Amino acid sequence: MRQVKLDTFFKGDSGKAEEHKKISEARESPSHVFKSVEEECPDNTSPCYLLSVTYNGKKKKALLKLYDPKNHKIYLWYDKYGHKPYFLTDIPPDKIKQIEKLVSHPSFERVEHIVKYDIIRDEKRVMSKIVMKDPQAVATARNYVPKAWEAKIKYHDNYIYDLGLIPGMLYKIERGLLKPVPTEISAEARELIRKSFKNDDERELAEKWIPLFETPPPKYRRVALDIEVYTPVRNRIPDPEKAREPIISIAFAGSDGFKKVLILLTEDLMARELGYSTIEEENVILEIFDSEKELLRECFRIISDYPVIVTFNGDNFDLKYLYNRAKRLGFRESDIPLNRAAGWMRVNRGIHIDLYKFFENKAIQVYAFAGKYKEFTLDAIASAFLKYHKIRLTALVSELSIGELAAYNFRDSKITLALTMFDNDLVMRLITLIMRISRMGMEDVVRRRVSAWIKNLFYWEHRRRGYLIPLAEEIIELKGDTVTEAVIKGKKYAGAIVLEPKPGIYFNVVVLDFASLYPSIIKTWNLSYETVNCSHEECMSNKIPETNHWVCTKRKGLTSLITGMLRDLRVLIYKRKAKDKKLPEEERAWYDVVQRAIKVYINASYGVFGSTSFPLYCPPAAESVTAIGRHTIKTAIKKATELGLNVIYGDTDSLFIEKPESEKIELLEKWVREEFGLDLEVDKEYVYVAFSSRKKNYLGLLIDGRVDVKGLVGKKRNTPEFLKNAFNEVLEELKNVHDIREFNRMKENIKKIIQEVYTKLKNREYTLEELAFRVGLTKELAEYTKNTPQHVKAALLLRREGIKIGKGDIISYVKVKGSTAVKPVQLAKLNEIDFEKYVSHIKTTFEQILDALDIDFDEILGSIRLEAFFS
DNA sequence: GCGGACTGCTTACCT
DNA sequence: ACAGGTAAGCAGTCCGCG
Repeated sequence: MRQVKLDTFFKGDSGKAEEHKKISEARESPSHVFKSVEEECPDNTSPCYLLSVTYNGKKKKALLKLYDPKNHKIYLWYDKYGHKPYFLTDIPPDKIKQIEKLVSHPSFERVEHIVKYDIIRDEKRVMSKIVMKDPQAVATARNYVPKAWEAKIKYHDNYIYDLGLIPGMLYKIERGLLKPVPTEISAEARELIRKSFKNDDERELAEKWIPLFETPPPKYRRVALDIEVYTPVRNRIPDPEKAREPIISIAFAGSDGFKKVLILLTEDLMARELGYSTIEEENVILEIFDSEKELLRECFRIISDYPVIVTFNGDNFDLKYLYNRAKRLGFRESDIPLNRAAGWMRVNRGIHIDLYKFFENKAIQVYAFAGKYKEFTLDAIASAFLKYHKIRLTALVSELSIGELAAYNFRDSKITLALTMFDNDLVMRLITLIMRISRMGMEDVVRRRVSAWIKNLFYWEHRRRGYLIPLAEEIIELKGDTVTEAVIKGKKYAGAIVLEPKPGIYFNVVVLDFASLYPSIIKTWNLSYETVNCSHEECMSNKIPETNHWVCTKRKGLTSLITGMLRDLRVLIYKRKAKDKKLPEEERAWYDVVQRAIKVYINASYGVFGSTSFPLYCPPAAESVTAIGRHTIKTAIKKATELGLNVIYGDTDSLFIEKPESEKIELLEKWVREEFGLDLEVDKEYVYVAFSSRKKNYLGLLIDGRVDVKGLVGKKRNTPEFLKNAFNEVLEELKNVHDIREFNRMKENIKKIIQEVYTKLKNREYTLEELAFRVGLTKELAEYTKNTPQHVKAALLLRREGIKIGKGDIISYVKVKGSTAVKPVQLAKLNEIDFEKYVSHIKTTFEQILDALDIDFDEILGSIRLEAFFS
């Protein structure tokens, strides 16, 4: 490699010599020598966190990655128990011996007797356990028997279940064997459990779970990585499969303060100014290469040095590109510390977290982060949580100077790292907790959806208890179908109730809601896939309201037990601890993450049973939850009315009550607790609420002065900016209203705001950007076969310009006159705008508020149009 | 040949 | 691939109309 003289590439001289030295030191330091040899876990190590379990095809063994929090290294441990892949079938072992294809299969090892408990039939079953030598053979051999159970579970998951492992928890190696490190439960916690869980089963389970929430998480030593690829033409995204163009820059940001950008010195770069000040401020080390191979080698050395690698879309771009580019440049497989897994990129020794996959997860977005970000781009997510964003480029990356390129590239890696660090490592803590709850390795947790998390916990618990994991078709066959009709065409069963709001302004309104309604129903009604429509004659009279389903009276349902226990831990212990001012700030923050992680889990526990893709799919169970929900809220409304409370609106689990008397509220809460075993609590208090006649559509002023807006067009992501801005101005006005008199004054101001929008629109004072609708593509362009929505039309026009458009992209378009009706912002001109169309959008946006205030939109415009007429 | 009534599709929201 | 319910806008179709 040619050592490039750095000085010649930097503006000015001050301090550069020192940096040069640092770089050389880093290169020669022995601790940074790339080791391809796998290091096995030494005996008697200090406690290590179990991060992942995979299957090693070469050794034909399970491989565990353990993270030592003291020296921040990953140790590898291979199975020492001789655990083998297997599946179950219901024919006896002697009959198995007669299946020639099976017993003569080269991978066939043996067949064993095994007794399992069949949870849906409530009976013991003798099964044959067919043990094979490698996991792939299971996929073949399962077809040789009439019916196979537990035959589609991934080997590494089976290993976790059979050993009862909990990823994210502490283990050590003693005499070569893996041993869990117990976490002490404090006497105080034990007492709390004793008080909170009267039922033995639940208490026993809760005691097993408490350590998962009390064991502190490690500080993961990690590095974020981002690459830039040479792009000759604008709008052409480099193809990571082909990896044709050179990688010109790779940036790293480490949790240990490591900041480095590796740059490939191209002729273009040499010809340009250096522009290097941004990087200087950040104290980033620049390393310049004249050979791309050398650059990749250095990159791989850094990757190998960290236990955890963080990327944003690394599965589909950065790491894939690196891997394929290295192969293209002639690297041997053994010199690349990466390998391709199905649909993702793995780091050989460490763990690769792709944050894009994590943040894209709906359950994370909605429940863990309360919908704080709405688009899944690095920039959008960063601006929801951080104070800085991506550097805006006006040129192509290939046209930048060294300094600009390094600064741009480094910022992305810095943001990526910061997304794992904000709020005290919130994201890493959430990941760790979800690993523990779902018994899933880190790589899987960040890539799989909530249904996979729940499935994994359920399977683990079935295995622990010796329950047979049923086949999906058995559940359907035994439990039957749904009996209710959905309101929405194409849905499988009826959902929740939404009350019809009466338009108007209501002062002094309290919102009561059922705390975690569905999880609570699952708990108190003993709902689970095995208990709904159970096999006992004597349970059939224990009916579920609004259906003809019944629920078991003899056995506790597994879902009911687990969901109920988690719900109780969250409500009775962790929500309280998260708010307990007596605890140190740091501890409170941890418990807040705990209660959020549990929330993600229990909130999805109803939905999965109504999802065909869930392996324990049980429509009657899902339907029973919503049926009981409807019954509960209906009965509660009736009771509230009897008590003299005025219920003005409600949705699923909430009751909006006008001018409530606190004694009556208390009576209602008490009644609900006694009648249903549910907690009704005050969720929100409004100075006033404004309803139009639309459901899921209202606005109100909370007593703490915040304006609460639900469902209105003005706050939708795709609404044009000029409307959103005007809408926000109206909201500002509404903040000043506290009684009916102030309201009337405010009406005039609101009218003025709307008139101004109209005038500005007419005078073409808004930019195209402000007028643009921003609508997302939920699928690839070719998949819109039934019709062509406007954003797709605009996208097609963009594609014609050579711009690559795909699923997940957000299309900005404006409405124009003529038959095309829409144009992407990039191609439109201001004078093409369809004025009338935009006026009707002003109308719908503000009518949602005006209806409540009893103002007529056309009247507002009427006066201004009249003015225009006379002037 | 055209416009209104209608259904269906699509997106973004609420719980 | 957790669920169903609602609002809004547009695409496409059907039907009536001498």
